[in-house]
Amino acid sequence: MIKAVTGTKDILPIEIPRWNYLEEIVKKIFSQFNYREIRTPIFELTQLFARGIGEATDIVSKEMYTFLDRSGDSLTLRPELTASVVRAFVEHSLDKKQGLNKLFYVGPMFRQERPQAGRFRQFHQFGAEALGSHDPLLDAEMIIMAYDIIAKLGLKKLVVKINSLGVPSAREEYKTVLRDYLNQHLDKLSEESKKRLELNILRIFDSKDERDKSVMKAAPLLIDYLDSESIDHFEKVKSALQNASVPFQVDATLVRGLDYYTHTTFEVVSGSVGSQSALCGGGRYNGLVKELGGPDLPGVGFAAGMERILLACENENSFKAEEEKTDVFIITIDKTLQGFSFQTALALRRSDLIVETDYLSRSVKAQMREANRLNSKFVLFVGGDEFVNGEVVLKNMSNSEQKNISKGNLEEIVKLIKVN
RNA sequence: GUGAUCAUAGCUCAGUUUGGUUAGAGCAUCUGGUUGUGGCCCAGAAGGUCAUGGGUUCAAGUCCCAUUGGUCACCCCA
Repeated sequence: MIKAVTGTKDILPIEIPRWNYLEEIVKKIFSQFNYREIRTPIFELTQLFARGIGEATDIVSKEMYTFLDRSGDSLTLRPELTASVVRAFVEHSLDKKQGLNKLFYVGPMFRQERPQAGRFRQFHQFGAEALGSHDPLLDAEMIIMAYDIIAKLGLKKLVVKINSLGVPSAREEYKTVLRDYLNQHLDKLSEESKKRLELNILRIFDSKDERDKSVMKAAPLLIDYLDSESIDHFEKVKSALQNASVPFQVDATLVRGLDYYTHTTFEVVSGSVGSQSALCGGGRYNGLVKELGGPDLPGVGFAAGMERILLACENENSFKAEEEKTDVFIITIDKTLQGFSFQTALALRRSDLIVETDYLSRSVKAQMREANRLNSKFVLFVGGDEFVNGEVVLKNMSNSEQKNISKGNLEEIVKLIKVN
């Protein structure tokens, strides 16, 4: 048997209503904030992600699905969408058409990581990017949208964490201070963190190792090294969140891995999904557009993991997505009338109803069971004495009332079904 | 990439410790409970090379080894 590739999953019909419900909420809230959907290709030139995300990041250095196409170009399945959206923004000169571009997306991403709870190799994200403004209110808007979507799904065990990484020059200065501090405590650090010291020093704050944690408790914090402009920006974000009634915690250790972040970073973390607890993450990236060959314009955005969100919803039993009910199931009593049933089903469907009929030549009892299984609101009996007399029988499945209708009178059938 | 753990019917799981007749249950499926009517109930049926390959043994679902796959965690990230 050929199985789905490691880390990929089939979303079966039974799960589709939950996905549709989530996507409806996502699209509704984004459009209320006037974000417009953008759809970019599933694959891009590899160098887009290498430059946009950062060569040294784990995503680029070991997690991308990269391949050569037949003409020898190196292509990569998108591991995230910020770089693609910025590429499209630059390529189509969207900044020339309006001052601020507010964009959102929904779709699959690909990273070759070891699967675990809430982590897959093909996974789905929704996210938003606002390109062209420095306004800290937009940083706040991102956090508010993410929070509103997740809260609308009924999730409770949430923590919104925010931090500021400031501008690159202040950050570099701080890194030197931090490196000095850590070098003094080198013997107390885990082996992992000694490597991080060279590769990505800020991430030592994220370590789950107890030794690292105790060292980091007394470490100097980036927030104390921010320039006054960055502090001002951060304060405005915080007060906007307060006014929006979004509960948040300032977490000075929230550093995030991707190269492009400046100023605000944030995460929404769930307490009900296991170890991979970040439902969404994002922040401001003021250098990225220029880095990708565009004008020197700022941006801010976030991305959320849909499998993780749905996992949290399932664990907290936070919402029920109902399958759409069948309006009428046409039951064929005499097998010779299957053609009539098929035609009637078609006519009713073209009158805007959800209709099913029998294709297995089953007994009336079996067809009734099937209608019941489909939650059909009505059944329509075709056959027997009534049919000989030119009638079909419409039965309401919730109160068992039956009514004979002239078999040619589709309008009457449609009318009776639609009032329910 | 590293580690732990698991693999028996479509699904959830007994049975493995102490190897021993035809491998079980619940749910789901199908058929029937009078000739044309669902949900509940009852009866019956179908469904498994016990992940795969090797080994030990008179005998392996059960013990040993390998492989494959799943799950969880680390790393990292949504």
